[in-house]
Amino acid sequence: MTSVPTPPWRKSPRPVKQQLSQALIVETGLRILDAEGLDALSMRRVAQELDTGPASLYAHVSNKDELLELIYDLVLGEIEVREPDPANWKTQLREYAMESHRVLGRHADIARAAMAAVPTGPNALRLGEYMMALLISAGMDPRDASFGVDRLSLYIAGDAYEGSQHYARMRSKGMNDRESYLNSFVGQIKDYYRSLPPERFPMLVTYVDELTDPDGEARFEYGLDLLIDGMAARMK
Amino acid sequence: MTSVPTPPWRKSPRPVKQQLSQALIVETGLRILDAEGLDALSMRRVAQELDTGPASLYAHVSNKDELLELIYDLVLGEIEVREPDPANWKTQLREYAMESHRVLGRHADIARAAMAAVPTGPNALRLGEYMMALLISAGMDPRDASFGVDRLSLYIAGDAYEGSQHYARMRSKGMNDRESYLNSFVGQIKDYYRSLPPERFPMLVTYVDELTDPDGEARFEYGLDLLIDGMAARMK
DNA sequence: ACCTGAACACCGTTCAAGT
DNA sequence: ACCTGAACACCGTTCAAGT
Repeated sequence: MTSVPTPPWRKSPRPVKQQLSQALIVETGLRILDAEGLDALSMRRVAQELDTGPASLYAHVSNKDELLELIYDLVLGEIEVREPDPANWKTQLREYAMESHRVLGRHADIARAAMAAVPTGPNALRLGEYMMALLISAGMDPRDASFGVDRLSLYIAGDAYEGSQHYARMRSKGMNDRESYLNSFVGQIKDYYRSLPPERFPMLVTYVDELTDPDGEARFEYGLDLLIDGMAARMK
Repeated sequence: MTSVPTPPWRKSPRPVKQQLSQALIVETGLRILDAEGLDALSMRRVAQELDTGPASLYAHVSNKDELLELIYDLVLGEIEVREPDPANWKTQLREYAMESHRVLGRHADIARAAMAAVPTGPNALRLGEYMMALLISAGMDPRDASFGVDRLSLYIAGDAYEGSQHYARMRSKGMNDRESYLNSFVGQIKDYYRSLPPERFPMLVTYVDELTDPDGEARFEYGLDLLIDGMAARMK
C-alpha cells in the first residue's frame, strides 16, 4: 500500500490529532515519571502532554492504578535474561537481581508500583518463568523455589523503593546532584547520632560510621547475598 | 491543686475547644489510618476530626510527611524489647522481627512510612540501639551488624508494605473479611496462571499452587530465616 | 467506539488577619 | 504563640453529550 503526502492546501484547518492508544498513554506516563517523579504523574498531566482532557484517558485505562501497573510492566521489559544455566544458578540469579535492581533504579519512582503489583503483566510473567526455570532446573524443591523467587523479588523492589524515597527527598529540596545530596544528608544523620546521649545510645554513638555507610550499592549486594546464600543452604 | 467544677451559668456560650497539640494531632492521625486507611488520612480529615481547619495543624507539624513520620514512630512505640541475651541472639532477633512485623501489621497502612523513614524518631532509635546491642554483644563484626540491621529492617517493612497493599485492594473492593478476600484473590491468580500457554510458561503452569500459596505468615518467616541464617553464617 | 467539557468531591499548603 | 477563613493550584473520576 503506497501512500502519497496530502497536499498542503488540502490540510484540515487544525493539524490532525495523534490517535490516543493505551501504548501511547503508558509511554507518556513513563516519560513523565522519569523526568518529574511520581508526584508529577497524574492523569491530568498525562492528558495535558497528549493534548487532551483527562476524561479521554479512561477509554484506554480503567484508572490510575492500572496505568501504574502498565508502566511497571513496560519497565520490566528492559530486563534482559539469558538461557538458564543450572550449573551456575547462584551467579545467574545474582546477576538477574543486579540487573533488575539497575533497571528499577533507572526509573526510580516506579518502585512503588513494583511493591504493589501482582505479577500478571507479560514481562512479569516472563521474568517469573525465567527465575523458576533457573531454580527448578538447578534441582531446587518447588516450594523453596517459589518462596525464594517471591522473597527475592520483594527484596529487590523494597530496596529500589527505599532508594526512590531518597531521590524524591532530593528533588523536593531542589537539589540535582545525587552525590552532594547524599553527602549532606548522611552528614546530618551522622551529626544527629553523634549528638545523642552516649549512656542511653552507646551503640548508635559508637558505630555511627558503620550505620550511616552511604554506599547503597554495597548494602543491596550485602542483603542479596544473605538471601542467595540462604537459598543455597536449602538446596541440597 | 484542687479544682472545683465551674457552675453551669458561668459556662462560656460555646464549649471550650480542646487545645490542639502535636500529640493530639498524631494520635488522631493514627486513629484515622487504622480505621479508614492511608487514602483517607489527609490533613483536612485530621483537622475535621479535631473540629478545626486544616491550616491550624501547621502550627504543630510542618507538613504531611512529618505527620506520617510522627505516626510511624508512635506505632514503633508498641514494639517491646527485652534485655539482649547474646547466647540466644538468633532466636531473640527472630522474635524481634516477628514482633515488629505483627505491630506493623496491626497498623497496616503505616508500612509505607516505614519504608520512607530515616530512623531518627525516639522509638526508631530505641529499637536500633537494641538490635545493635544484641548483635555486637553476640560478637558480630560492627559492619556486619549494621548492614544486617539495615537489611532486616528493610525486609520487615517491605513485607508489611506489601501486605498493606492487599489490605487496601480489599477495602477498595468493599470487602471486609480478610479470609474470603484472600481466597477469591488467590483463586483469580490461580485461574489466570492455569490459563497461560503451557509451552511458553511451563514453570508457572506447573507450579501454580506453590507460587500462589496464600500463607503470608509462612512467606514472611521463610525470608526472615534466609536472612538470619545468612547473618549467622557471617558470624564466626 | 472514542473523545470531550463540565462538574463533583476532594487534596496540601500559604497567607493575611485575628486573638 | 496559636488559630482561622479564604484562597491557590492542584487531584481522580463520572457523566451526559457529541462525533
